Amino acid sequence: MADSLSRVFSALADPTRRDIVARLAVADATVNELAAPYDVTVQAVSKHLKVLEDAGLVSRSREAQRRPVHLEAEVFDLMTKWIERYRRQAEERYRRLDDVLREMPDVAPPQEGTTS
Amino acid sequence: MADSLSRVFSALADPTRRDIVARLAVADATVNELAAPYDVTVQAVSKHLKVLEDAGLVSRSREAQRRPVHLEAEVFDLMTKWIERYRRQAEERYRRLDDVLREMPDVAPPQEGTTS
DNA sequence: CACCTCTTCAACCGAACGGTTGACAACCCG
DNA sequence: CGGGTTGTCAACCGTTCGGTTGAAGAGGTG
Repeated sequence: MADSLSRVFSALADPTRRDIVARLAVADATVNELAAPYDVTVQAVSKHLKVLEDAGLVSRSREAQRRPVHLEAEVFDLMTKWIERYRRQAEERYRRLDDVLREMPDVAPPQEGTTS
Repeated sequence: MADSLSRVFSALADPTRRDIVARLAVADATVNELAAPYDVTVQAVSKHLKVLEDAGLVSRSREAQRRPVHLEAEVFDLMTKWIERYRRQAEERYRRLDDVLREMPDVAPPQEGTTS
């Protein structure tokens, strides 16, 4: 799965990973701190963080033997832009529905004919 | 995977499904029309549509033996709200970084006992 | 140095995913 | 009616995913 948009959406498709993102939005944290609330192993959380990192959602620095995890918010824009684009397009189309219906030739004109 | 946010993100994690959404933003289409550009079987596209439908992203009506697929844009709000919430939170934190650094007493004095 | 903490790597397992083929239901049309 | 179109269901297959256990690297501290 090469493209970054797929990686970001896929990364956020998991509830645990979304929760990690939510907590990182408040403050940076280490792997152990992040793993504490969940009843899965630290290794599992480490894997989740790798997924988030590959998606560009988090970055890890080095601090002695600790690896503080930091949320990178820029990637969100990628998603937002994609979403907004098609939502706007769909809503636009919705808004013009009346006009389209009026112009449709194979439907009986609701009011006066206005045959083009 | 019960929650709807997971379903929506997961649905959009696939490039083919995102492309389907993009095309449905322009106009409704039938399964066969949607399947045409891809070199996968119609069944595979039908499965994709089921995923999109379960996520609430599309709806299908009945029209003789055809099943026109329609994009439902409202669900996008769910994602947008989630994303915006944490992006804003993260940016807020970023903006206050200077203050935080200024308030930090240089380096914490080496106290006994591991913190946490 | 030995030891302990934090983290990742490697191998494995069951479930889910994306795809296929084949069959079938539903609906039009000649 | 029979045949063609449209779409879904069912079973199967290889891969990926989220999880585990076990071992090991990296770095502090006695």
